[in-house]
Amino acid sequence: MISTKGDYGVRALIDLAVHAGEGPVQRADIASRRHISESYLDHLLAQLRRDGFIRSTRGPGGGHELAKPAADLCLLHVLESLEGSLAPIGCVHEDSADDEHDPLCGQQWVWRELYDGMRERLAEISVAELVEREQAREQAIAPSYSI
Amino acid sequence: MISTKGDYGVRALIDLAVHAGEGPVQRADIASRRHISESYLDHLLAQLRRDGFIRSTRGPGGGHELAKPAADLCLLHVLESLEGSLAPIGCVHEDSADDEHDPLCGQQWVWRELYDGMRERLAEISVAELVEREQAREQAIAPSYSI
DNA sequence: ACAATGCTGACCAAGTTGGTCGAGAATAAC
DNA sequence: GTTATTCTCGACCAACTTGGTCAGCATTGT
Ligand code: FES
Ligand code: FES
Repeated sequence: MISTKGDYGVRALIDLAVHAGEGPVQRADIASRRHISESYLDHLLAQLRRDGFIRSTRGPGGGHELAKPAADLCLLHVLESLEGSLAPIGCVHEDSADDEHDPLCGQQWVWRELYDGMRERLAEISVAELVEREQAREQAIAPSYSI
Repeated sequence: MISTKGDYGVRALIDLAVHAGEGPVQRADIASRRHISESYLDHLLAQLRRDGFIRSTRGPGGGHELAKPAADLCLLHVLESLEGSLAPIGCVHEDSADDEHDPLCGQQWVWRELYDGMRERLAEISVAELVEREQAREQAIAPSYSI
């Protein structure tokens, strides 16, 4: 359901969010920090740029930056950009919202219900929240600096 | 996430549940009623039999039957039998339940949360409920018999 | 001019999906 | 015990997806 496209793409956005305000971040840095193949990451960044999540600049000192505050990037839009539809099964899409009951299959309502719930939850989670949790976890693991 | 294996397999179980108590149901009947390739259905029934959801008998008059009441067949077990793990992403499995925080990726908690929720919901839905809903829908569509 | 950096599309190996096919095994009916 | 019926099992297949790699081009700072 979620391939490395979505996973790596979100990792990249987290990285950009962490280093926001420090000027453009280069793909090589993202790739090495987040353990992603550099040339594969290219394609993911291209997709994120096409959909307006990041801004890129070429030439020396170039790189990538978030186009919006991390708090305004919700996981739902990001993942749908990277993965296409997140539908758990082919016959369910987000625009088949209402009571359009397909008479073919008696289990469609299950997937529609689960899909709607998932999309709702993903829309609530922002990249900023992911960064917060990551940093909170890092502090919990290594509090040795405060000795 | 859910391929035709799971979809067709559940359709077949619904069919068996509808015709429960009428003796063994032949795969050709299931296939034609539920629009499934007959020889493909073979493999799905084999898997369902291996995991004890159905019972099969050979020879003339043979066929397949539910091994348990439809109310005791929950969608979670059936789908995990047919599809393998339903995890939305590779690094999340059902037995990584507790606080085993993988330090690699800052979004694992999202998938863990969604996955747990999904499994909980699927465990609540039985094949019997699918049959009920299907029949309720059929009556809603064609109430013309009561004229 | 040149070096650094991003952009793009072609290409590729491995795995998954959604089947098909054919040989065989069990069993009921005759 | 022969035959027709039905399930069983494994091999095989074409198309597609995944997770990349690579070469070449475009842009820009120095
Ligand atoms: S065809 Fe969509 S749920 Fe079965
Ligand atoms: S590696 Fe599992 S969520 Fe990123």
